[in-house]
Amino acid sequence: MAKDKKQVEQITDMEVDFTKWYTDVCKKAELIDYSSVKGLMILRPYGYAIWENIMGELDRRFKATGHQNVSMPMLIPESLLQKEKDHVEGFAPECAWVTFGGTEELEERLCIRPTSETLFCEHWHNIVHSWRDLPLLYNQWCSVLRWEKTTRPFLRHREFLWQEGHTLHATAEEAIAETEQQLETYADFCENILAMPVIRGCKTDKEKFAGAERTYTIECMMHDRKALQSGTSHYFGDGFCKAFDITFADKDNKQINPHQTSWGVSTRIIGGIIMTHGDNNGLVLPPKIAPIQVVVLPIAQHKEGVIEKATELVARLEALGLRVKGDFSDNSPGWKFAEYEMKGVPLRVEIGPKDIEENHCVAVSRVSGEKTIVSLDDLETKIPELLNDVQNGLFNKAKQNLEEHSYSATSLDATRQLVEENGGFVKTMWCGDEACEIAMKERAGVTSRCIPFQQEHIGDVCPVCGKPAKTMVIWGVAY
RNA sequence: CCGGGUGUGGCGCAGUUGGUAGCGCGCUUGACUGGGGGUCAAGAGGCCGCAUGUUCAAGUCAUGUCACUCGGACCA
Repeated sequence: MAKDKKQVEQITDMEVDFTKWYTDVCKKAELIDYSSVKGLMILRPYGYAIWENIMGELDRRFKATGHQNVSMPMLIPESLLQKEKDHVEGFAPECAWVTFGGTEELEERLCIRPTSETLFCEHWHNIVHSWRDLPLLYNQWCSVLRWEKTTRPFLRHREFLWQEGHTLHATAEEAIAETEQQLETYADFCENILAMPVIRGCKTDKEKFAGAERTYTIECMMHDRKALQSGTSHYFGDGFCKAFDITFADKDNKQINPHQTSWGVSTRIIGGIIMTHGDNNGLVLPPKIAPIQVVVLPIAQHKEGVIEKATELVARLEALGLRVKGDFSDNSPGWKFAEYEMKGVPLRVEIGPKDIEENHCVAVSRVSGEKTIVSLDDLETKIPELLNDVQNGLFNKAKQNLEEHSYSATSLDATRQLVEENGGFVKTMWCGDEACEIAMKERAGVTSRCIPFQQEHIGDVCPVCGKPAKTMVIWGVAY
């Protein structure tokens, strides 16, 4: 088999048109479909199965760190939304409103939640009284609505699924620790489950969340070398609590405003998985998140004993706790090969009469296309090993992409040139002045992705204004 | 939100000066096949995105609208 031969004709090559490739994958892998309202998407069973696995992994981690799930209302009265000034300014332009109940116009219009900080705050105002009530570690899985102008599958929906964690703490230190802990949860999840290497850091004031005092982010590099913010956590200080009059009596019986955080990951990250690991044959899924980890394909299944043997393989692999599918439909083997490649199944196991005779099967990696003859006696040890190879291979490939396309620069012109020629991330020093950040956007075409935790010393001055530099910033073109 | 493009069976497309819709793939049934998208045969499936208008007559012309898409602006 020619490994680099293109086998799936329906998908546009990513080198030809990356955007088209991306939407082709979303549709042909049956992840998503359009509905009749712009930006409101249908997550098909296979796409939703990926989200279910993401939810499972994250939810387990949240609960392990003491968080509880809740369900808040979907509608926010306008007066409630307006209590925190920066927040409403940030979100008002993209709110959708409910103005009628039945046939009667409402006295106060209701916003369909774009995020739920205000709802949590209103509730907390009622239930928080004492230092004994803190901390409150809440999370909810829900959908939110933001009236975006440009929409794209997974990357920018108007309605999207996410989790939003909201917590309340007695002290700033504790809240900041929570914010950092949750970012680390996201980073660990991205790297170890989704095989997506991340850069951890803070957003600049210009890029931070509306109403937040500090916004943390993990940034990933996509195959086209653009940046995708894959998870974010916010430290709010006590700003919302003051606006919503949330106070508690501390041990000295003083009334104090608590400190607040929020953090979220959305279905957007599925777009990240697609653009990090996918190739010209379609989707490629890391085994740890794949709805189907191994597909077992019988060859010449009408021949005696083939279906029985294949069924047995499915059962043996399932007994290992793997997510396995046997495809016994009457499509041709070639059709099935292409189908499961398009859907990104990490490992394919072929079993036919010749294999049965020789007591082995053939395992084929989705990433390398490499065929491995596996003795049926070694099935239980060999298949998990091969899956592990795929998982690690994907991470290393993505890491290589990130490292090969990360540059340093000491001038604005050099930054522009690097990004124009190669895309990717450029590290420079920065004075901290928003004017210089805007200049980078206008003259080099990049926005600040983050101020990474891992700082490097690239120079002493800001490349834009020449004043003394405060920090190193990573710049890039973002989704 | 501004500018360009596109909406015709499930998917991809054709449809001339307006005259009552066609092709490929897929789908259904059967047989033969089966280690990279098989072969043959017989079938089913369409208010031409939606609305209004012009006309004896609209997929085709006009206006509006909705969606998709590519740029740009906007966006945690």
